[in-house]
Amino acid sequence: MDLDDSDKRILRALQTQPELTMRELADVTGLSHSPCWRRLQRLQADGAITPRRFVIDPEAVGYEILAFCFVKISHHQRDRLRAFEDAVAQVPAVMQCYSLSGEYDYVLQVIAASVRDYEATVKNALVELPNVQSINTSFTLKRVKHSLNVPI
Amino acid sequence: MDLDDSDKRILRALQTQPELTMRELADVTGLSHSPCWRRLQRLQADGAITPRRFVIDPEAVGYEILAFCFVKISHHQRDRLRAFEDAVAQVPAVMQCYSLSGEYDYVLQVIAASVRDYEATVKNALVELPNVQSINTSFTLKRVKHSLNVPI
DNA sequence: GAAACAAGGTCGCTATTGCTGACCTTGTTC
DNA sequence: GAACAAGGTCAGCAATAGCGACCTTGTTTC
Repeated sequence: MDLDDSDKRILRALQTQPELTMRELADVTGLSHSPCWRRLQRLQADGAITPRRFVIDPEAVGYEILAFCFVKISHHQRDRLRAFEDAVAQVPAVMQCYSLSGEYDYVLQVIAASVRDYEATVKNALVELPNVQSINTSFTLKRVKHSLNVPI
Repeated sequence: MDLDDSDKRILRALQTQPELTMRELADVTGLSHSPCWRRLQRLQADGAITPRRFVIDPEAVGYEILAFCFVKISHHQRDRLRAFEDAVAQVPAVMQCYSLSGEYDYVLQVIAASVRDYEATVKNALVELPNVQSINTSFTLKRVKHSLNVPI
């Protein structure tokens, strides 16, 4: 997607001042409110930004554990990969999943209320996913940075 | 933080239907609008939810690379760790940073426009961070899941 | 069992806001 | 100079957020 300077100013303002009204957004981006609003619509339609939403902090609602979970799978045929990917996306405790180059096939970011809860999630949900060969967990100790703000 | 059933219903509704108005939110959570609104204020004040905001998709604005970056540091004294953590949090390309148990000290989630851009970020920003001993990159190939919705 | 307290419910209000349409102006491209 | 894209201006309205005041209900405490 191509973003010109006005788009970038809009996106920057949305990130740094999320609570701006549409009129204020137009002001700080140096546009008048109609074209600003048209651009915002376009950015949403293009999928560059999600609908306006509240974001919940997992730590603040009791998820004390965040772990990275490295997965090796058994069979690398396309449809077997699909099976794993479709299934893992359905597990609520999995916040993120990426396929990887290198030693492991996938990395999962998993949240849990406690170590006990984490163990249950791995045992009941993750190792039961189709096509899993092995799972290797690395626990996080501290959240140093967790940002939603993309540099624009 | 303690969440009762009403809080949980509110949080669930906010995640699954981000575009509800306050009145609709009250309806679907089975509260009337005043107490619902009071709870929402409290959840925000307590830090359980961020202010309502647009979230930008890095992929959609041209960040083709997402890499996990495993860092070992040289000195583990408390103030040396602080120095690294404070500095890494300032790097815009670093979306997430967690300290880890095990072989590596930190994992960073880094975005870049291209492999070339990634290389520049590592060279100019990451290896120059204080107290870094080594950096080990694992590139992601595909985003399988990336959710902001915490199971509630 | 009376008092105190917490939480929800009801009602009402207003300035703000999102969202839109119509139309004009400017600048650039062909 | 014609055509087109993008921004600007103006106007408007219904919906909305954001309260505040007060009542009701249920639970806990003494």
